[in-house]
Amino acid sequence: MPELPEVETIARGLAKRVTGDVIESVWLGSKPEPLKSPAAEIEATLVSKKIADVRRSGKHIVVDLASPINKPALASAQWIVHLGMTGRLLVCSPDAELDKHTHAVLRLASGRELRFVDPRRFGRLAVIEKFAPPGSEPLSISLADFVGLFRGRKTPIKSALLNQKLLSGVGNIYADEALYRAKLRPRRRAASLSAEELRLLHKGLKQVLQEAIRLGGSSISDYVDSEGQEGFFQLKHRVYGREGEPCRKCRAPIKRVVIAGRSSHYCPTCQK
DNA sequence: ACTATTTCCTGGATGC
DNA sequence: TGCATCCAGGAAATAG
Repeated sequence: MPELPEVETIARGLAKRVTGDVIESVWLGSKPEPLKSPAAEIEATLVSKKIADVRRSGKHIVVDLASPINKPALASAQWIVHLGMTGRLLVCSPDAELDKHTHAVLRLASGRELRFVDPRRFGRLAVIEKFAPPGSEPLSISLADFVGLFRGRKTPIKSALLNQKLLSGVGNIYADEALYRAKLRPRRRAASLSAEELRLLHKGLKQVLQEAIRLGGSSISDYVDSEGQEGFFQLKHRVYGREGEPCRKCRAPIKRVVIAGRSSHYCPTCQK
């Protein structure tokens, strides 16, 4: 399940491999298509464009497109990919067997293909002039702005962390892991957190995201990066997916509760 | 304006 | 072995 660290890892890998390549042709799968923009618009926007850069914004992959010199563009264009739960962007040989759940294939001038595969089809593709994430970047938000996000919110802090309009990029794993580091229970009301608790959460969230990026993300079910490599951060999880297992600090069994339909894991003694 | 709940989707795990 | 059921969750849609 790609969240910020996994998307960051994928975007960095893709940037290394396809920057400078040119999209020669685009194939988009049959309906129901996982698209936010019409298929014809995606195809028209991508074809014959050069990949200027690949980067991450929230949980979105942003592919910056540049026009060929003989066809200067009127406006900038970006290809936006959201991987949903199970989406993958793979660079592969045209000879490689086509996965059953392939929804898009971009033929590159280098002879390789860029494929979008997504069994569960929660992923989305779009083209846009200039992408703007719905919320703030967790890695760069200031403490003051972070505090401001939660002011007056009665929702559980776990739900607030998952709200992409507040913070873009935090998903279920890193919300739980950040709350553990801040020693806060997931059901705490966002507005009830003290200045000191918010400071610890701001710090814990940045730390856990940065450490996860260093380890290439968390591979839980089927996440792999652009080269098919698994991440290693799942080995460092302190609460996520560890229901009943001992807390790494106090040995108390980790609890799991459901908040807003999402599994939430916490240590009943370390987190208040 | 918020908040909570439901829905989408399929592979893998579980149970009888 | 086979078949039904449940579960995972990001985000949009819907309801309150």
